[in-house]
Formats: sequence, C-alpha cells, structure tokens
Amino acid sequence: MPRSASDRPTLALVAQRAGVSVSTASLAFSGAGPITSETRDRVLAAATELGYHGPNPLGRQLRSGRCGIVGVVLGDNPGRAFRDPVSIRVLDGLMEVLGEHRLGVLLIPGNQPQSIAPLDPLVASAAMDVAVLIWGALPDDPNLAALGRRGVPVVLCGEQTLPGVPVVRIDDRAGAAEAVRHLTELGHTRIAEITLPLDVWGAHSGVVTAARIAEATVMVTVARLAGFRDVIEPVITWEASASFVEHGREAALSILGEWVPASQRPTAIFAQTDQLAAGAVIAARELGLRVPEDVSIVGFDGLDLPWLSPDVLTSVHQPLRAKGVAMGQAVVGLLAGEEPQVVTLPTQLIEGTTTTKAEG
Amino acid sequence: MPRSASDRPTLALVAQRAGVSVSTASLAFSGAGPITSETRDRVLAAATELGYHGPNPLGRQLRSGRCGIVGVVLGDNPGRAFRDPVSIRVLDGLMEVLGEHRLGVLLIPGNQPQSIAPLDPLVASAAMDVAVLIWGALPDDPNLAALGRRGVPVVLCGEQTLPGVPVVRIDDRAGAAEAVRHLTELGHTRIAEITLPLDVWGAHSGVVTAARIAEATVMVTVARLAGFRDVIEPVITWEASASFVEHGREAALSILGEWVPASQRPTAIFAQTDQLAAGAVIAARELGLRVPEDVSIVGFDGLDLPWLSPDVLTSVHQPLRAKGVAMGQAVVGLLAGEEPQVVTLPTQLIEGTTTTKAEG
DNA sequence: CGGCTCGGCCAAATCGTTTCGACCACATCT
DNA sequence: AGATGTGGTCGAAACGATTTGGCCGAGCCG
Repeated sequence: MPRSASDRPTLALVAQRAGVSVSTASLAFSGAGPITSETRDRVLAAATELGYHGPNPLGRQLRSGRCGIVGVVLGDNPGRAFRDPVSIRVLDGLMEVLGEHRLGVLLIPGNQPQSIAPLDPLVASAAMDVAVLIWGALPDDPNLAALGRRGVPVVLCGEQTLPGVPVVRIDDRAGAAEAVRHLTELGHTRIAEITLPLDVWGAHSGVVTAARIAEATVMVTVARLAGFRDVIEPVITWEASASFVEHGREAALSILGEWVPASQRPTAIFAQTDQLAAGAVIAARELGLRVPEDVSIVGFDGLDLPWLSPDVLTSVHQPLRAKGVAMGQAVVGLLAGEEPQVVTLPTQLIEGTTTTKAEG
Repeated sequence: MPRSASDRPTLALVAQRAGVSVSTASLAFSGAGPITSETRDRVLAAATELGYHGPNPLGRQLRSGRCGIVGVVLGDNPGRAFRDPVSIRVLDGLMEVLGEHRLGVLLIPGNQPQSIAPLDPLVASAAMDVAVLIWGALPDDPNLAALGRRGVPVVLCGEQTLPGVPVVRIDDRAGAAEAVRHLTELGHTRIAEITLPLDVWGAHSGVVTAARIAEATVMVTVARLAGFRDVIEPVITWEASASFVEHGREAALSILGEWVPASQRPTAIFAQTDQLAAGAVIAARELGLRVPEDVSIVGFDGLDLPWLSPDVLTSVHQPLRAKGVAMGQAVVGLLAGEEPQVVTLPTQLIEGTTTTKAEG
C-alpha cells in the first residue's frame, strides 16, 4: 500500500504488469468498450497487487474536461449561511440530486460586503462545472461577473433573472400578501412588519421610514415588502440586521413594549422569516402577552420549530427542499445541454396556533 | 467571450498570439521565474484580447498533483449534519482556515448505515488532497478504509485515534464528569441522563438498561456515559435517537412525567448535548415544572440558544469553532509534511440559569 | 473457398498546464 | 581578451488518464 500520494501506481504500471496496453487497462476500469472478462480480471488482479485503486480523478478530469464539482456560493459568510435553517434545507435537497448524478458540492464563501477582497479566490479559480448562487444574486454581483468571465455556467435562486440562466424561485410577493391577507381576514388592521435587511450590509436595525424602504436593494426583501403593501399598509416596519431569532425578539420587544399604549399596540405581526417570527413569539411571551389572543404572529418559510413548543407558527410554507432539488435538476440540465428555464415553486399559508381573530 | 467551456482559449493560444513560447506565457501568469515586465504585459494583453481568464485549473492540478480541495465527510446524511448546530460551528472554523490557504471544502455525505450502498462515490473517487472526518470515525469505518486505500491523508475529530493520523478532540469524559459533579455539589442525588445514540443506527429510543449501555459503540457517547459514572450512577438513562430538541423534549416528558411520584422524580438532568438539554427545559416548562427550582438541567456543547430565552442553559462549553480551526491547521500541516499530532482542546462548565441547589 | 463483419486489443494523439534543462546574449570580473 | 556569471526565453518532457482509428484473427454467409 502506497504511503504517500507521490508513489501511487499509475494505470500504465498496472497495464505493464498485466501484460496489456494502457488503453486496454483503461477499458477494464471504465467498462466502456469491448473487453474479455478474462483480460479484465487480469488487469484487476494486477491492480490489486500494485495497490492501484481506480484511476486518478485528476487525469480523468483533464481529459474529459469535467471535474464533477458544483460550486455552491453562499451569499454571506458561512457562519451565517449555515446558521440559517433555510439555506440548510435547500442545500440538503441540492446535495441529494447532485449526489445521484455523482456530482460533488464545493462550498464557496460568498462575497463579504464589508471585506476589502471583493472575490473569493475559489470563485476566481477553483475547478467546477457549474456554480449555484444559493442565496440569489445582486444585479451587479461580482461573483456572477467573475463566473461569467470564466465561462462557468450558473444557476440562480431568487428574484433576479438573467437571460440564459436557469432560475429557481418562489413568488415571494404573493406569499407575503397571502400571509397579510390572512391577518386582515381575521379582522386585524394594526399590523406590524418585521423585515429582512434592506441592503446587503445588514448594518442597520430598527424602525425604518418609507424613504428607506423605497431604497431597499435586496430582491427578496423588496418582494415581501411589496406583498405586504398589496394588502394593507403596516403600522410600523422594523428592519432586522439578519434572520435570527434574537433579532426578531428584539424587534417585537420594541414593537409590543409596554410604553406602547394597548389601544395603539399592533394586534398582529408579519415577520418575513420564521426565525424572526419565532423571536417575536418569544418576546410576546416575555412581555406577558398571550399568543395569539393578544397578538397574532405570522412567519414565512414553513420551518419546523420544535423549540417553539407548544406553539406552532402560522407561516407561509415554501418548499425549501424542493427548491434545492429543482436547483440540482437545473444543474444537471445545464450539463446535459438543455435549455435553461425559470421554475417557480408554489407557496402555501399553513395555519398554526399563533394567529386568531382580532379582539372586538 | 467564450460561450461554452469547450471553446475556451488555452495558454498555447495566448502564447502564440503574444509571440512567445508557452512556457513564457505560463511564467507571465504564475509569476514564478524571471520575466521582463514588457513580455508579461504583451502576454496579458493577448490574454484579454482572446478572453483568456487565467490558466485552466484542471491542467494545473494534473501537473501539480494537487487539487486544492479538502473533502469533509459528514458523519450522517447532510440533512441531519446541517441541522446540528455543533457541526455547523466546526465547519465554520474549518472553512476559515482552509480559505486562508486557498483550499476549498468539498461536502461529502457520510455513510448512511441503513443504506445498502456502503460508500459514497465521492469518497471512493473524488479528487481531494485531504479528507476530514468531521463527526469522528468508527473503529471499522468504511470511509476511513476507502480513503486509506486511495492514499488520501485524513484528519479525524473525536475519540478515535490512529497512528499517523492527526486528531482534534476534547476530553468528553472529563467534561461530562464536570457537569455531573456540578450537580452533585449542588446537592443533587437523583440525576437522570439523556444520552446520544449508543450505536450509529440511531433506531432505538427510550429508557435503556445497563446491558445495552455496556454495548455502546459510538465513541463520543461512550466517553460521556463514562464521565457521568465517574461521579455518580444515574437514576435513569434515556437514549435519544438523534441530537435534536424534540428528542430531548420527548425524553424529559417521559422522565419527569406526572406519573412519576414527586418524591422519586429526578431533581436534575444531564443531557449529552445542548439540543437535548434545551428540549428537556421545554418539556419541563410544559409540565409546569420550574427550571431550575424543580429540576436542574445541564447540557453539553455551549451553544448560543436565544430561543430558550429567558433561560440560559448551564452547559459544558467546548470550543467548537476552535475545533474547526484546529482541524484546518491539521490539514495544512499534513499538506506541509509536518508530523501529525493529537490536539486536545479544553472544555469549561459555564453556569446559566438552569441549575440550582437541590431542595431540602 | 473467398470476402465481409465484428469482437478484442493496441498505438498514438490529446487534454492544458508546469517545470527542468538548455541556450543565448549581454554584462562583469580577472 | 577570455572566463564566468546571469537574466530572459524557449523546447520538451512530464502529469495520468481517455478515445479514436487501425490492425488482426475468427466466425459467418454466399
């Protein structure tokens, strides 16, 4: 057994030992092309004798021009992307499909807006057959530009569409509208909003004005903001700096705090993600408010949140795993030379225990 | 700009256009070796004209014998590995170090015990310079065996040590003992235990006997079980089928249920992970028990659990991110030809709000 | 019995880059 | 002036596999 990678036997060595040509030995492993089982056995025997365990992927890759690797660009630093159950679920579905097609997932930290280095070196020069921008792309995304220059095909996720690029999306605007309409149909009129960051920096946090909302650049946020306003105008909008429970809690503590007269207190909150909504539920509990009697709360994503027990969040469910699966299929289609498509997946509001009729 | 990968210009083309040899053109890009700035500029100009954006990584890889990729083998299916905040944090630290050294992370679904296919094809044949078994290895791990045959160096995480293989670990046994000792020092004597799965299948769930405990095969579990028993014998041991909140909740509902006479009810629980412990806190709340007055709960890992608010879990903190960092450094060291080491990181019990003195 | 087909094997070209050694011109030292 | 560098460039040989086209012999059909 070879100690290090340097003294690994090559196919040529195996062929020599088996008394056949290199091409025949290759055939014995790949299985393509006609070969006597006797010959194959001789090659395989020679291989085991020499400790040769299959062809070196590097050589194969160079020849075939493919490396079997799909780069997955995380939209933010990995610490955040991974803490977000949403991307986790998507990644899960994606890996399933890619695994079936013997494609590997290369994790690529996305561009970090505050960083000086605009581009991860992996984006610029790692070997990959396709890249997936799992968190959506900005209109002038540097990753997208770099991958385009390199000639790496891309699959996108989210609102942004580009000619010749497959996109997997949901109707964020309609989903948000459905959530808010659910609340208005229950009789709520004073509805607060907890929104995702309006820009990629995520530096701001707190109540925001209409002016700032009009300048929002993150496409997902923009769509969900618009969906809310398709139904009714929020009484207050609170911008979170990221989609974590603690931010939702902080927002709701402020929105529902005791300094707000009960008569003016929002009777419902729509949070743009389940994490934020869950934070709001926790905040309401801490403030001694009953959910949903005193305040109804709706989220977006449809995560399974066992730790919110005994509450079950009312939420706009999106098929996260299916999203990943669809992206995987888009990757496979791209490699097969199919025409890129825009796939829109359905969302569905599912009632939990955190919404009920407005009092009075 | 080239439309597809097939008609991408090569270094030879660029060299020809610039009127220099291929080797000189290579020098112009790599920067290694002497070259006139004038010549380099000519090459670079020719490259931009042709839309050549740096050397093809595949060719470079074949030549250098390295592909700049580290395979990260997830111990279970990715859906689970990613749901577990523990591996996420470790992965985060790992990616940071590897990123600094321009190494990419290739995600590899681990062996799925219930599956017929014993080995992921990526383990068997993906190109990688090193593999990291992030969830530790079994004594007879098929991944480990396959990687060994292929000559891929390995970095391990956890209790299992192997000659010539770098390992990053914590002292699980001592950590568990510290947690339980904390409870006994507070006067607790009836202490229940919620344990991680005893075997890799994770099919069993419920109260377990001493006989089954003696047959535990997962090293981490074994170590934490032993740590408990270094201090005191648990009054009851409940095996969870995975490290999720809902399993901890289920366990605690059973352990603390109203059918248990208050005089015999455990006054404290040590759960082998924070997720399980958090589930226990939630269960206690649902049962109307006060934490910590009626029941003290200790976890293991030291996760930040904002959704457990207002409680803060008492827990044995392990440096998760540092674990990833150490594994990254082990990878880099391995590639640099350094001697493999076993690194043991410290753990520390940090008191939250979920433990207090036993009553009476 | 001759021509044709076809299965099984091989030689050689190819993928795109890096790197080693050779080479040349020019400057420097003795 | 001749010997000794030396900076800049080039040719050619790896790196390890796949794949195309060709060759040879055996079987089949007419």
